[in-house]
Amino acid sequence: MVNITFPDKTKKSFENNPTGFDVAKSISEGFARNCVAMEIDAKPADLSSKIQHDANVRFITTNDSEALHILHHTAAHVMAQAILRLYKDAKLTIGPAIENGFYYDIDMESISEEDFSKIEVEMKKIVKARYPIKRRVVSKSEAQVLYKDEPYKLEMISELNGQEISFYDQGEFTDLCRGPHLPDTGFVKAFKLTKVSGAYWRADQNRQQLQRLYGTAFFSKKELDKYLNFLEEARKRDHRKLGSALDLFSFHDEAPGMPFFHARGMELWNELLTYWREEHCAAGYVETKTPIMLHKSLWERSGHWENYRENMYTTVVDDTEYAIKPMNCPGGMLLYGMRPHSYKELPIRAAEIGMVHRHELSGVLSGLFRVRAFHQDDAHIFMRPDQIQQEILGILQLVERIYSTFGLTFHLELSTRPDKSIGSDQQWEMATKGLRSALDEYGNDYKINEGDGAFYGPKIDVHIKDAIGRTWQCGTIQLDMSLPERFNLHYIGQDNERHRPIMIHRVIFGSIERFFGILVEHFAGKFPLWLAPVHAILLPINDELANYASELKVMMQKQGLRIELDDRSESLKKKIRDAQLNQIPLMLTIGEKERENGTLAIRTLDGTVKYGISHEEFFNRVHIHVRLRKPHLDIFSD
RNA sequence: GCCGGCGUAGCUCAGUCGGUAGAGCAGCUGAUUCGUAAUCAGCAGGUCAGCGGUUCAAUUCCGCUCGCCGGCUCCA
Repeated sequence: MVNITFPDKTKKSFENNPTGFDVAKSISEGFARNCVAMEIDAKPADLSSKIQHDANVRFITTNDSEALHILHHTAAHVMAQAILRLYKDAKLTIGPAIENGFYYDIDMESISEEDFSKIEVEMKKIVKARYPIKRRVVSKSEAQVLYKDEPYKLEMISELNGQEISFYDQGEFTDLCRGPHLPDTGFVKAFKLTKVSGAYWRADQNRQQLQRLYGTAFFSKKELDKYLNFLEEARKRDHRKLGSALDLFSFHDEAPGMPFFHARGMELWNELLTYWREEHCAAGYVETKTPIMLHKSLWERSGHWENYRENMYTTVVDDTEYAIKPMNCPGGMLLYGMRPHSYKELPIRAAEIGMVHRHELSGVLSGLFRVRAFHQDDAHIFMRPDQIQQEILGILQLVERIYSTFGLTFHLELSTRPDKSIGSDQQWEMATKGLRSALDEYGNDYKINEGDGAFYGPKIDVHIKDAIGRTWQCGTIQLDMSLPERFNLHYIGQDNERHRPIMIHRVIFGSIERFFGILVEHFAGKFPLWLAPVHAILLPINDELANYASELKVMMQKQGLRIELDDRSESLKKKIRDAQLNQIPLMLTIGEKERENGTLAIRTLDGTVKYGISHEEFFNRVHIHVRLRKPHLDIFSD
């Protein structure tokens, strides 16, 4: 007799030891059909598991988010089964569920995406067969016998100490796995293999190169299609495509990983930084600038020479070694250290738009998202210990103001002391407490990543969410207990003694190049007016009106508009189409009526046209939109 | 850096089972003068990424180099 308690506190008693499936069916047949797994006393289990003793049981149905994770894991097994059928010599390693899908690392001949369809066909057969998925527990020695020809699995088993060792069987296939899994392979209704790449066994370059096959799966075709549409939408927004289509930036073989910004890209860039400077000025920051290239001794002192040298560009001048800065902080330390400081001056908030170079591996470069030369919107804040909470709170408020201007939402994550770290327990406690209390005072929820901090201090990371729901880590606020020590920085306290200042590094955009790329994708190239490289374009409907349009252009330039004129002998339709493809927010068609009445006809990117707008109204609306940095494009809404 | 894929006109792409290339768009010239997403015609445009090898002949086959794309963090 076992007594089962459900999440809603209702109870049910069963004779013998029922399986999860028995219990689910006792609720209703329909419910049981939707169940994929369960939790017994908060531990995940298969529906086929027997409930041995009184327990709290929660069923996981296809509506629960965990169900997808289980589905992914089962789909990985289905894929592995299909591959073993098709490639006899393949040796399985690991195959976890990941965000948005799953992968399996397999030691096998190299395959390409062209091989996907035949694997998918085999997977479909396995799904259709609806093989029941059964769990069995074996001893370590039994497992070793079972896997005598599977070197990778043997290695994994040898690392399992104390845990129960379980296998999952479906048809002729069996795999070492913790589970849980779906009741049968028939649940894997909608799946797709997405990519293949190389990966190393145990992520170690010196070990066997494996094939990593990625896939995704859903409980219905509809959800799969939705996900594939999302990928398609992301592809359309790709900043590398839009960057060249909209003439914003480019890359050249002569400087791999180092972007060139075009005139139009620079309009956006400069707007971004003008805004950034306004906000920082208002928040009490000063701006500094330090050299790009500094003497080796500085990098030895900062610790970069020892820890970061592989990523640094170096050069020898007059027999002396220099390094191009990969970070701005050591230069910032020199500025602080050049004269004594009083406790009354603190906090000092020294911002720096610093250009840094980092020699990233060639294979990781990716558009503006991963580059070798970029600018950080850095700031180094020097303060007294009693100012930590207030300063962090101030940064969080600044972060919120800036991101919201772009219509970006964000969440915060706190990373605490890692195993390998410098500084005393007391310092860490004070620093972490400072961050934590600032976060608490700020009020929004935050996630804690235990042990994920930098070796020199705890940090808060800011993750933004873009228009199609993707998240990006941009901002970071890091307490640094190392550099002030290394550079022997101090301030004179009220007690007339020397004290070590607390230092934080923080960025909000992070890499300006990367943030630029994120904005391109976030807005899909349709920038709000204040950021748009070109505000408006004049489109005379015939050549005779070109002169008048040209006068308007000069007049509008004087009003501070970024204005262009399309006076080609093309049809109006053609000019509109081209302006539309260039994502120019405002198209001003100039015809006879506009000249006679001195008004404007304004077409916006959504295709709507407003006639008879006075010049005055047009300028007012544009100026208000630009000045208030409205995040939407429609100048006729407020 | 490693694995796999790719590199043909400014862009998107076709093509050559080895006999030195073709379309659309963009550009230029001319005609057209147009009221809200492509007017028409003509012209021009290429060391087929670079270097080397095989061959009577290489853009094509082979090797190397460079660059780009997808991965290389997710742990049975």
